[in-house]
Amino acid sequence: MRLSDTIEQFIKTMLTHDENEIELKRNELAEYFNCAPSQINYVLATRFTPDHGYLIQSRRGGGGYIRIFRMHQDTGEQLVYLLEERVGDHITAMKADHLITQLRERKVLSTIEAGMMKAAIDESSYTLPIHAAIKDALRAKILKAMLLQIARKSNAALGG
Amino acid sequence: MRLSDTIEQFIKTMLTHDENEIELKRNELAEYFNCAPSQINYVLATRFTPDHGYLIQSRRGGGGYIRIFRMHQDTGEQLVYLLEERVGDHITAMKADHLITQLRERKVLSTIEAGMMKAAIDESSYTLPIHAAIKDALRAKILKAMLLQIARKSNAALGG
DNA sequence: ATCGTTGACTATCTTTGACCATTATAGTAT
DNA sequence: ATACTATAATGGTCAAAGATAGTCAACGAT
Repeated sequence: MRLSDTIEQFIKTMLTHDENEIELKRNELAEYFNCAPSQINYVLATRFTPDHGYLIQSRRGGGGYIRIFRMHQDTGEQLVYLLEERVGDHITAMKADHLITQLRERKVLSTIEAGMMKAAIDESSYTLPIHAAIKDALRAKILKAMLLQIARKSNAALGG
Repeated sequence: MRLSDTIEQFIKTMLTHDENEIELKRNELAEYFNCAPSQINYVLATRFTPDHGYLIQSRRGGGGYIRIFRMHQDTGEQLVYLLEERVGDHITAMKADHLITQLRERKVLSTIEAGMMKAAIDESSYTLPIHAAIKDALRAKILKAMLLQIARKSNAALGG
């Protein structure tokens, strides 16, 4: 098992148990996992970015800390907002993947739905002679169309 | 017996014994068979494609892996038929729409899943400067990838 | 011809360590 | 007390090294 995954899980468990916000000491955590302190930064930089739905605040010096906030859960209406802010006219496979993972973790999508969406945006489906910018534009359109579909169904279910 | 056939059999045996999903290390396998690591890629590319009813996920770097997913036997056969005969390398939005409707009627897909798939293949998402043939190729790839996901996750009986 | 095999080169992901930046606190001079 | 300084206590950055997997073109085998 990768150390970074272990640390990621550890942090996510803390966030689940406690609240939407945790504070930790970089050096303590590094010592706990017996690794270089910068490993903690690596995990944060690769798995707790805004794209993943997290915010980080930190402070150096005596009494320093790292705070991790999980961004607020998106409601159905915010989903539409998401479409413009997070997807827009172009989106890379990686960013789309992060967004879908986030929606899955927040139970906006079922496992199957998330899997389907990831399949639909995965770069391996786009190995065709198309310029990268066009691919990203296409991905954005398809992703939005699918999300809109989800939003409609959700609303329909709520509305009766 | 050709090495590639031996490796193919080895992997299929693993999939039979264990589960419908295995994880392996490219370099370990290559060493076990005393061959070039890229030989493993060759086997995967020629015998474990989506058209054969398999899904591959992989990751590079430390702790990297190759995961292979296989459909249930029955599901797999029907899926291969669907992927090859009904989808193929190119599919128009209209034909794809018909296929999805059929799968929905046979309850292979839920309403939401069918809606998502239709959204993902609808022509309105493809209004970009891409040649029609490329669009149909792309649609085929995306549709296949989504169908494989459905088959993998739900073990749904795909009608034939 | 087509399929199989290899190896050189490339791409990606992880882990570490040296060096940098910031903040708090204790010590010292006035 | 106040100002200044030194030191300790943190966290941040970045580049290098390590660990995997992917690609592709050339060569070999059937």
